Amino acid sequence: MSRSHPRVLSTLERAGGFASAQEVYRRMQRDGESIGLTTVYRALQSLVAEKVVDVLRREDGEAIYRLCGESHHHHLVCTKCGKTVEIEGGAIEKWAKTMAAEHGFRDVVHTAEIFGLCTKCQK
Amino acid sequence: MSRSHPRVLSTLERAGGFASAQEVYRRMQRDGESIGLTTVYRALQSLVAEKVVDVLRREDGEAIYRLCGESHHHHLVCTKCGKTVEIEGGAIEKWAKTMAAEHGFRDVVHTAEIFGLCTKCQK
DNA sequence: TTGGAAATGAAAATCATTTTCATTTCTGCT
DNA sequence: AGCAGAAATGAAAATGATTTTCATTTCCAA
Ligand SMILES: [Zn+2]
Ligand SMILES: [Zn+2]
Ligand SMILES: [Zn+2]
Ligand SMILES: [Zn+2]
Repeated sequence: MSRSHPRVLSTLERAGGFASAQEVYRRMQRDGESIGLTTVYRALQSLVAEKVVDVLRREDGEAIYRLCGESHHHHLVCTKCGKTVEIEGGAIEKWAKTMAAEHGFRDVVHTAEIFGLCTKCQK
Repeated sequence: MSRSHPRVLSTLERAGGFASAQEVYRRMQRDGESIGLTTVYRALQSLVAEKVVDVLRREDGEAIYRLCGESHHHHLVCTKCGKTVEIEGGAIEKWAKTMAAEHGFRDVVHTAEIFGLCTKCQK
């Protein structure tokens, strides 16, 4: 429904890295921008739908957003510190295609993410 | 802290694959087991702490649990009729392992699902 | 200008999860 | 057995993110 919301987008950009809807909202308030929390949520949803931003989950389940390149990719996420690495998914792309074909599915999309402990967080 | 709760554990086992706390609770109710939702949450927390189960997040943020070491599979889901096919994930397992190693991540788990239109639902 | 569509946001509703706290069950000891 | 303190339990309330509702405002094309 809604269009890419320029103020929310630029706030997310300015934040650098990941930010939750609540954080984007707080930041906009702090910067004196007038906006409602509902609108922030809606704007982020739209941006995700438009594939302008990525959405992931913190360990506590809160959704976090970040500007994302247009290329399709997957993530390797540290479950402790949240460090995220964009990884190459050639094998996945192939796997998805093969599996879909094997079972006669068409117009497929897929999700794939890896979670674990990054180098620093392994004790 | 609580000990590994045998009834919750066996329920999760019986569920096969991932299940949320709410689902484990509902299943136990359905099966006539007397238990409180709070206890289910606490039991799952303990099991996670003891590394007996893995915890991940669904797309909507709900936490889902799975017995560690339990063989898992992936799904090919029809977005129209809901038909679901369990698929072989060999390529994914390998990919996840490789990517994790490449970036120094340890104790990794992963999610991967394919969505599309099944044979019947393609017009 | 104007009427309907889209956007907005405050307030209420949802819903998973956590916290509180009173009660029950368990455990070790005499 | 009887008892005290510790641990477990679960109903109810609290929390907190996210969604929904809905009345109001802003847009925009005709
Ligand atoms: Zn880390
Ligand atoms: Zn991919
Ligand atoms: Zn179908
Ligand atoms: Zn797998």
